[in-house]
Amino acid sequence: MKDILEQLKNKGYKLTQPREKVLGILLHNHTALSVQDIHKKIDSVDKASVYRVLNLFEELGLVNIENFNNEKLYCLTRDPHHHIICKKCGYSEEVPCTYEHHDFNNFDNVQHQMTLTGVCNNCNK
Amino acid sequence: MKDILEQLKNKGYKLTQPREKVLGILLHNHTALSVQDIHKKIDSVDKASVYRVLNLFEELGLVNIENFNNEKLYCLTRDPHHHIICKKCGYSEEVPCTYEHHDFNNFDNVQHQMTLTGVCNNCNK
DNA sequence: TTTACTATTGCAAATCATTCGCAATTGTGA
DNA sequence: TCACAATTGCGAATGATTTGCAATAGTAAA
Ligand SMILES: [Mn+2]
Ligand SMILES: [Mn+2]
Ligand SMILES: [Zn+2]
Ligand SMILES: [Zn+2]
Repeated sequence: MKDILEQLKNKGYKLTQPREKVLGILLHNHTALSVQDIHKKIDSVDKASVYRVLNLFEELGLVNIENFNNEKLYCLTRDPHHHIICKKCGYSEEVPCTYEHHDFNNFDNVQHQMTLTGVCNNCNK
Repeated sequence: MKDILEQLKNKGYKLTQPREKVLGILLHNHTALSVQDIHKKIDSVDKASVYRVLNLFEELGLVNIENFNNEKLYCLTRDPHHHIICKKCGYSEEVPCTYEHHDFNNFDNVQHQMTLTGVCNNCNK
């Protein structure tokens, strides 16, 4: 927590309520959270600000993003990992990243985002 | 082409103009196309119908989907592959899929979707 | 071929996620 | 404490995707 807040400050960003609160939620959750999920947990912060904070975190490489059902899901970048999401109920778990980057012809600065989907055993009757 | 059309018919789906035209475009393109991309190439078909056709193709497992800039990109499922997309200009290339599925704890019917992003050498000055 | 029936389409309106403009507020360093 | 720029909240705009419904077009049987 302090780590990342220091990091923000050193780069010239202010330490604001929205930034601290969103960060707090990401720290206490290892699941993939949508903007709406995050916003529900802090109605003191406007949804537009949640978007702005997450966009900043993305620029700074603090979060990784996955897509599911036409919305972005956010999770702090700790050890490289992805998520497996139940397509019936939305339940998600972390999955360590095993992807090894090749040398891509003519592309620089390559990143990847992966989402696994399936049916959790709860939803499997 | 005939292959897939037969397949549709055998499952009880009608062989309609929108379905044939969208399929035609997907067959002639190995890049990842958005609904808007596809729609531009066939203004004789309403955009809502393009969405419906692609949703059907998705259900039937005919296409794989990636996300980029808040929109879905579609490509026919031929050999398993993904795309690497230039985040500056949108140019994309195919990349063979090398991902090996593990055994996921409690999940069945696991699928994955991956998108690579980077900067193409054209955009690299 | 023609008919009859239903799936599918086009169109316009509705949804839903995400972004934006702008005036009011807040964090920071002096 | 002050001054000023960065950031927020709010409401409106945007853009992708979905939906309701009446009109249309495949299909299979007559
Ligand atoms: Mn996680
Ligand atoms: Mn392709
Ligand atoms: Zn489930
Ligand atoms: Zn490029």
